[in-house]
Amino acid sequence: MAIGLSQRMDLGQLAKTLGQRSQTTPETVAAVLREAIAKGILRAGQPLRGEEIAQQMGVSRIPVREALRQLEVEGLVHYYPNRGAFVADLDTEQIREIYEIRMMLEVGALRRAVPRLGPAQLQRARHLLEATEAAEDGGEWGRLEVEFHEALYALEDRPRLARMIDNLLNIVDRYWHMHGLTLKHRAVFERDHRALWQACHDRDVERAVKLLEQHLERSANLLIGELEGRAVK
Amino acid sequence: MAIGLSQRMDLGQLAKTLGQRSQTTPETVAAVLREAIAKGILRAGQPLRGEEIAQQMGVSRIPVREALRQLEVEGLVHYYPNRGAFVADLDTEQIREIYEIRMMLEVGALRRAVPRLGPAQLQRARHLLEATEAAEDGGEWGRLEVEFHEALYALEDRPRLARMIDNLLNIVDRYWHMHGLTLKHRAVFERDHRALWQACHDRDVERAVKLLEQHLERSANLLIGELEGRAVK
DNA sequence: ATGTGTATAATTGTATACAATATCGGGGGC
DNA sequence: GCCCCCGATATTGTATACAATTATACACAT
Repeated sequence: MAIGLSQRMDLGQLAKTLGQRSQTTPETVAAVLREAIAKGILRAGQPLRGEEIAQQMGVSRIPVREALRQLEVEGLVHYYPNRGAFVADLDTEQIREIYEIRMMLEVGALRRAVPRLGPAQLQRARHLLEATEAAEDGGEWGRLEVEFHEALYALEDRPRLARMIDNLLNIVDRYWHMHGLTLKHRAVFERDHRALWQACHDRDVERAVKLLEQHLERSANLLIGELEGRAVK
Repeated sequence: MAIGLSQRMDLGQLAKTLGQRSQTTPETVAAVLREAIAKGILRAGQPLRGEEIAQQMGVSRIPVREALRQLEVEGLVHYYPNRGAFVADLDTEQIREIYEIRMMLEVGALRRAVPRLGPAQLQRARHLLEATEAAEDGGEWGRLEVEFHEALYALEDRPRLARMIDNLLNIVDRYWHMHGLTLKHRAVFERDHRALWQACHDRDVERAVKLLEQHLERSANLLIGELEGRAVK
C-alpha cells in the first residue's frame, strides 16, 4: 500500500483555494505542491507519487509530471530517474549556500532600491512591519515578513530578480515552519526589521545594507543552529 | 504547413552528440534545445512546436512538453497557455536586469573565491585565458570565456550558485552569438580578463571585484548598444 | 476595401494504455 | 545466521488517442 502522502493532507481543498488564478493545470498542481512543501505538510525526503497526487487533484499523471519537473528546476523537489520525485531534503551546507545567495541578491536589490523608495512604499513597508508584529501564528508571520522585505526591495521593475528571491525563500521556508522557529525568534527579527526600516527611511544605503547582511547572517546561523542542535536528520 | 523550425537545423544530430551523458529523455531534449537556443539556431520569438521537435528527436510529445516546461522555468522559453512555447525574446531592459543579477552573483562568488584560490586553480584559469585568446570562432571563444570566469569563481562546493550563474549566461549567450559580437569585441574583453586574472593572482579581492564589475558593466553596455543600434527585432 | 462571422485546419492539453524499471519479499545456497 | 538471486508488485516513462482551444481562410455584409 502506498504511504507517500499522509491522510491529513487534502490537496483537493488547497487546489480550490489557490487554483483559480493560475490558469493551466500543471501550474495549479505546482502551486499546490509548492504551498504544501513550504508549509511543511509534505515533509523533506518524502516521496511524491504521481498517481496519488493525480487522484487527489482529480487529474491524470501527465500534468502532475510537468508540475514536478518544474518544482525540480526550482529546487523544491529532487528527481531520481525511474524512481520518482522526492521533497528536497537539504543539509545544512545547502542551507548555508542558499543564505549566501540570498544575501547577494537581496543586498543587491536593497542597494538599488533604497535611493528610489518613495513615501508610499516606505509607508507600505511600515504597515507590513506592524502587521508582522501583530501576527498570531507562524504562517501569517512568515508571509508578512516576506512581504515586508520585498516591499523594501522595490522589485516591481525587476521581475526576474523578484522570482529568484521568492524561489529561494520558498525553499528554506519549511525549515522555519518545522518547529515553530519563526515565532520562537520573532523578537530578534522584529528588532532587525525596525532598524532596517529606519535606515531605509533615512536613505542610508550603507547602513541598511549592513543591517540586512547582519539580519540574514543571524537568520542563517539561528536556523542552522536549531537544525544541528536538534540533529534533524 | 508548419514552418516552425528551419530546415537547416538538425536536432537529431545535436541529440546524438549531446544526448549520451544526460540520462532521461526530457533532460536530453532540454539539453538539445538549450544548445540550439544558445547558439542562435532557434531564433528569438520562434515558436517551438511540440510535434515537430518530437519527430526530429524521435520521441513523443510528452517528454518534449516536460523539456519545454523546464526551459520555461529557466527563462529560455516563454509559454502561452494553449498557444505553446516560443523562444524567449528579451528586450534590452530584461537584458539589463540579467546583467545586474549576474553582477550580484558573480561578484559574490568571486569575493568568496579569491582568498581560497589555490595555485592549481589559478594555473587552470591562466590556461583557459590563453586558450580563449587563441580561439578561432565565436562559439569556442564564448565557451572558453565562460570556463575561465567559472574557474575563478571556484564553485565546486556551491552547486546551486554555479547553476544559477550558468543559467543566466545561457540566456544572454545567443545575443552575443547573433552578429558575431564576441569576436568583434574580443580585444577589450581579453584585456579585462588579463587584469582580472592578475588581481586574483595577487589575492587583491577588492581590485578583482572592481575589475569584474567594470567588465560586466562594459559587457552589458556593449551588448545593449549593439542591439539598440541595429534595431534588432 | 474593411470588418465580421463561420467552417476548417492546426496545435495544444490530457486521459488512457502499455512498456520499462525499480522495489520488495521469500526461497535457496553457503 | 547472512547473502544473493529471482519472481511478484508497484511505480515510473512514454506512445497513442482524443478533447479542447486557437489560428487560418474564405464568404459575406457593410
